[in-house]
Amino acid sequence: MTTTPIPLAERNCSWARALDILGDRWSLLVVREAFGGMSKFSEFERSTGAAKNILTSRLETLCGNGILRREPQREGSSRMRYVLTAKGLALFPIIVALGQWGDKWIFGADGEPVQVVDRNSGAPVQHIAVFSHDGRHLAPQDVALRPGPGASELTRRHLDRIAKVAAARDS
Amino acid sequence: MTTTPIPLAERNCSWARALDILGDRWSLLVVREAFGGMSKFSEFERSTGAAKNILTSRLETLCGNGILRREPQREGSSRMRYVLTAKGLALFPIIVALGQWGDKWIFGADGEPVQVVDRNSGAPVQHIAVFSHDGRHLAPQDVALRPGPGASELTRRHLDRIAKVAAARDS
DNA sequence: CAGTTTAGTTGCATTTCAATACCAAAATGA
DNA sequence: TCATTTTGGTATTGAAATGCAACTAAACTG
Repeated sequence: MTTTPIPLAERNCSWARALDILGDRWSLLVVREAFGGMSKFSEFERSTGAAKNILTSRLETLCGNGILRREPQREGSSRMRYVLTAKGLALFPIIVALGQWGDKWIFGADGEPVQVVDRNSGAPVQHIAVFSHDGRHLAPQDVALRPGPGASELTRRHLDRIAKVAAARDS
Repeated sequence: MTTTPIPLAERNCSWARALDILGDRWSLLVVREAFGGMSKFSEFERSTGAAKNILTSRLETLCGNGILRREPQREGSSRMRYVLTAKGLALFPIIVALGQWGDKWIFGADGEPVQVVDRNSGAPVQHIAVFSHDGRHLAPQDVALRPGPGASELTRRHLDRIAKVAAARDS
């Protein structure tokens, strides 16, 4: 029996689809710099340190996937700038969470190179966490995966397998 | 003047360091499956769809970076299993946030293949967001980046550049 | 104890990455 | 105005990562 490996880009799975777009060394770094206000090619080049051709390719796919919008720097100019769309801005919690994870687990307490702070008060933002609908803090073992409204038959089977493995482990 | 492009793995930047480890198509997918309870090589192979050699390589770097722990499936066995460490478990909010982003922005409202729910109540978890220390919801423009205790001179200069660009834009 | 599954390894073709060189249009300066 | 520099990329090329398929030794199964 040969299993058919569906490409990430065609899977009925948010994680696979997101990683097909963002899963590489540079894309999220570019997005992070965009949150920092960078918008010109040269700004991204300097701040990320990516090679020009890589940067070109990343900016293309980020634009192609609606995360950045490409527009003239000044009206009529052929120089472009790249700005976050609503879809791109929605990556904000992921970017912050990724930074916090690196702060804590790579650099360690009090070794973090950069702090994300509330611009208003100057205080660091809260550590990003998962909360239940009624505001309780949830740990990994407190959640489960359920088929959603768009679940395909394959997705359902996959979730069943997960549930089975989990049940076997907990028994 | 030639700029020296420092490798991601050596940068004084949590995002660069995190992406050097996790920034590829498969690593976070493997971690997601680990959260789902997968632990054996074959389980990861089936659930992620990654090729064996790729999977071997990913499991190695995830173990090497302390995100997974490799241990015998049963004592004395040479069959290994891969379990999330504390460092790996700390990726939980990132995994949930990434899934929510894909749900909303790739599949759209009511099209999400999978829901992350509170195991207890069955209700979907809250949408992950950034909060100030006093509990206010923060948007991208409400935060700033500040040098932390571990900031290098280069990092400080980089942050200065960001601040300058932001100031220029806001003026 | 024969057959199957598991957990990989190896080899090879293809694809992607990344460094460098190059270039045209735009901005800058004398 | 005209030369120079900067900007925003392309093109070329070698190196590295990816992915497919075949192979294998140990472990499990009946």
